[in-house]
Amino acid sequence: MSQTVDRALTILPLLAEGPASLEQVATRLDVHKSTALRLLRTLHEHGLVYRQQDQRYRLGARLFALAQQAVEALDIRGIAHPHLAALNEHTGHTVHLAVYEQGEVVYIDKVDSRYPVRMYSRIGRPVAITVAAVAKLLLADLPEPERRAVAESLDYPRYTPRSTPDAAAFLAELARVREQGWACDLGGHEESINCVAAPLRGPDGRVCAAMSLSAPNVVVSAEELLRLRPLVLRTAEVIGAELSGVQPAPGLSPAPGPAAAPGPAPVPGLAAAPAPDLSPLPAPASAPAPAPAPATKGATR
Amino acid sequence: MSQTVDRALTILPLLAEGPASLEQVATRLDVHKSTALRLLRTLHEHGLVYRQQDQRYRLGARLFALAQQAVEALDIRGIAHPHLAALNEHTGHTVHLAVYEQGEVVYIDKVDSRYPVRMYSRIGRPVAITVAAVAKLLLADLPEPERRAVAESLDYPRYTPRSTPDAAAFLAELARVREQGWACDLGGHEESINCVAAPLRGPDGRVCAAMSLSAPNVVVSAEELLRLRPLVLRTAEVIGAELSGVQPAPGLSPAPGPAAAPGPAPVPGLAAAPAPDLSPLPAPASAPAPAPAPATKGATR
DNA sequence: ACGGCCGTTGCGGAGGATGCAACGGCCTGC
DNA sequence: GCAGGCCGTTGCATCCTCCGCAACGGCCGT
Repeated sequence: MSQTVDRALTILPLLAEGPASLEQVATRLDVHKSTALRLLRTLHEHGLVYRQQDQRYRLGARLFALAQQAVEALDIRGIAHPHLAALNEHTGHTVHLAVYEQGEVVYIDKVDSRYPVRMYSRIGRPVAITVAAVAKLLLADLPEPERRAVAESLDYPRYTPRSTPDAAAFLAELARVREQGWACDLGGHEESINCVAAPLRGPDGRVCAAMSLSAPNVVVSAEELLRLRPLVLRTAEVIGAELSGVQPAPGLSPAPGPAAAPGPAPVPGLAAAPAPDLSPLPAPASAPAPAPAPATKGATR
Repeated sequence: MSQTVDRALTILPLLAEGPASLEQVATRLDVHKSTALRLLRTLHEHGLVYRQQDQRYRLGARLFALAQQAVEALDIRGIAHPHLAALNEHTGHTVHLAVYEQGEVVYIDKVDSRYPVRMYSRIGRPVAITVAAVAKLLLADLPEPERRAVAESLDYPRYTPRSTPDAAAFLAELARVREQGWACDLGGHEESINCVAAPLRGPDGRVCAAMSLSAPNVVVSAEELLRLRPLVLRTAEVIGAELSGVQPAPGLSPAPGPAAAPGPAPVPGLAAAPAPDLSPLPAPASAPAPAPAPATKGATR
């Protein structure tokens, strides 16, 4: 749209490959040296570009600072919430959002089931870390030594007969979770409650949060709940993409409906989950919904 | 220099503070809405800016990708070498550069002493990880669980009576090193050889390499060598700044000699060490050096 | 010492960016 | 339910600013 800016920005990926001289830049941009110089100067003034003593240019510190500041300013909850609400809207079940912090897993958001079922979770409170599906996902993404250290330092309360018994079992479970890219808890915390969870990956590809869908046996069987897995995974993927700041459609998005995304959106940068089939599935309550993905509607802000 | 680009780039730090609408951007840039729109569009096309469904703008994924690619393309050795050579030039002693990789610490550069002294190190070869000063620095920066895992998996050969005896002692030493921001090895590997080391921090603030100055007792005493610590720390800082792409002096740097750095270069971006005095110090062996207290300590990330 | 290379500067011209005004969708409030 | 306002978007004419050229100057290699 703007030629000058366009050229200037083209320089960045070029320099990301490695240091380059003025002339190299000018050549690859196909502009005059003086033009390239002016652009580089401007980038330099903004600290996006650094000049080595051999006069060649590299990307500058400001770029890192910006990237860092951007992730810190990321409001996971704010971005995720509409999607969580939509998922709750479609399925009717309880939706949780949790993050890992300092050895604990904490709920940071929750959309209550539309069924009259109490669940012992509260925003801001620690999760039953040894059994909760979200906890498994968050811990599974930690570097191996830390994962083991945490696993070994935990208590393993037997909430139910199906609770994780000890560190060894937990680590084995984490390995499987890491492998398959999702997690579940079938009556491990409260006898009659099951849940499926999916990871939210941030701009750096690491798991920065996890979300889950929970329901008691009396409403849906474990099998039925697990059938919703594709939906949960898909929602997590969409949120992750939005967190990273990736456009749903490269060209332009005339459609205001954001999550009604085009079927095959591979999420370029990150390692995407195996993208399982997503059959519409009747949905426990309401909305035979041919629309597989949760369509956000009620605008935010 | 270039008004258009200048305006466009001004948008980035603005958005780093948090999402902003078109009008907000236009207002803060003091330009017409349409102008801001064009700029944002261009940034958007390059992926530096992302558009949320509420139409507000955020920094985009491409920014992270660029930063990441840039650090991967970083040639630590190439950048550090001139500084290492300068340090060697000033002191006459052997200078080493090492990195941590996959449980090992490896030398990636070396500038030999101008004295006829052999040292059992070679570029590309693993370092005596339990005693070498550079190894201590590199391991000290690992996350706690990994640090412990590595420490416990090591052998602790008794090269000399002063070698680190076991994991417990090593971890204690690492904690101290982490705290003080530098490390030394006094005859822990070879009876008569001492060395002082300082960490090189990359754009992300983590220790990405470590450098050391080594000399045998026959040339300088341990005490004399330690007196050179400020110089080593300073050099490491300068290299770190250059790795991050920060300008030494905003105006311009007339001095070609890199390590003969300008006195007050605060190193804006990163948490800088308290900047100990650096008397030019005459030559290889010492300087009466009023060299005061244990200068550095904080230097936390 | 000289030639070539590369970054830098000043200048005129033209292409492109700017701001204006008008359109259109969306939400609010009456 | 309708009108009003808000905000993003578009087309266009004007003027600014960015572009390419050519010449300068420092540096290095021969």
